[in-house]
Amino acid sequence: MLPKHLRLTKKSAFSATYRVKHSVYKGGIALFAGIGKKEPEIDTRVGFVVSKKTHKRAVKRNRLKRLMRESYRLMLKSGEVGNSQKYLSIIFVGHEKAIGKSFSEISSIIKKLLGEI
RNA sequence: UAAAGCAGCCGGAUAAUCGCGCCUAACAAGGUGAGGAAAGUCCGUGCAUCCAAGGACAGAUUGCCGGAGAAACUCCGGACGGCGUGAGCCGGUGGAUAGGACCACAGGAAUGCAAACUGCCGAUGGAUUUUUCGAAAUCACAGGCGAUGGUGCAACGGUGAGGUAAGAGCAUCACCAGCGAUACUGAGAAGUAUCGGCUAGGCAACCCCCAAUCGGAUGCAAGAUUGACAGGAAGGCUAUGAGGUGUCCGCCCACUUCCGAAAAAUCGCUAGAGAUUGAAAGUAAUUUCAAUACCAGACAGAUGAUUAUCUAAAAACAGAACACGGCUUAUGAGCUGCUUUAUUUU
RNA sequence: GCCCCCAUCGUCUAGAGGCCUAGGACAACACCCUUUCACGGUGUAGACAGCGAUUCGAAUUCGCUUGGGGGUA
Repeated sequence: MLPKHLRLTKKSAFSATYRVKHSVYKGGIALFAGIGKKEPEIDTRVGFVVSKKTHKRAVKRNRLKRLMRESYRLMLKSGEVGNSQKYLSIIFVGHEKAIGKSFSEISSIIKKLLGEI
């Protein structure tokens, strides 16, 4: 879990990010990006979504969310976050193909997504 | 030794680094942090709001007996029935003599003291033949019968003997099943014995009858408090201020109250029909008493990642959202105790 | 999270305990008709979500499971 000031916490913020319609998809994970930053010192907020339609079991959905969150956190710490810091908000959406993959696979997918956005 | 039955345990462990929710603190740290099913939502409660507030009917639920429990499509003990060689397991198990409906096809007939299939008989009455004139034989016409074969899930008790023209529970008998009455045993379900009249189909997870129980609806997104920005309504023109004016009245805005209401905030929210340990009562479910500690509480929603070691192995089903009692379903590897059956040895 | 409803051929449906080896329409396939296609005609294949219980007998009655849909902001 990331600190609260780095997370998206409002429904309006989520829908505002989706409305920009700027997205990349790879290996079962989609990455949405919101509007660009004007002042670079503002933190980029991030959200992680796995819908109930993706898989029925809560354990599998939570697992995917945790893996995505952990790999983003480690990249944020080491500074390998690609172009993501140019945006005010980003959202990772997990799909059915990504369920059951290991941490290293998820990590490499997210690294590619952050480079391409 | 093998195969079974029952009851129960466990639900990865340790260390390091990075990281998260909550609490205490106050910027340094410390404490604590998912389950045996948290699941399905199939029952039952607490809690909350609204409606009703008396009685009857209607309706719903339950359905062998006794006990436990707040209650339950709950649990425990027993009865009866079924399955199994057995240990054991399973059972929505009141009433069919209150009444109604239904029982396809087949079959004579499906509940009406019934026969138009296949049949048995020809005692009695009738016809024909023979005759030793007593009667006998044949026919299957009247009629008698419900045993045999067949149908069907099911055919109005079963088996054997007696009996008869042939037959039949047939005012006959033995045993068995079932029904009723009486007596005894038991708290009761029920069991045992004797006697009776000889027989009563199934279905109530169809309506129904009987007995017992039940205010209804909605679910914590229940509900309570605070309440920003718009906007609307009412009050008061007086004690105050501003506007226009030379002054006053009047008007209007500040003002006050109410409505409204942010994916807003706080509460509800976790100290409990609770947990652990021990003792006592009870066959048991369970109850009582004592001690100990406080043990998740989020709101885009916390337990994760990596490495090392252990184990057969980086391991099944699976993630709290107000709480509790059950039921049901899912579940890897392994362990413990008791019991049964079979085989072998002593 | 909480509360409801539904499930029958590829699709839409009929069915209320036996007449159901489940009927009909559209679609599919084959043949006929036509110079050919269409229309029309004849035929063929194709389903009770799964498991158990009640019953002589279950698509239908009763449980459990599975899948789908809806409501609640």
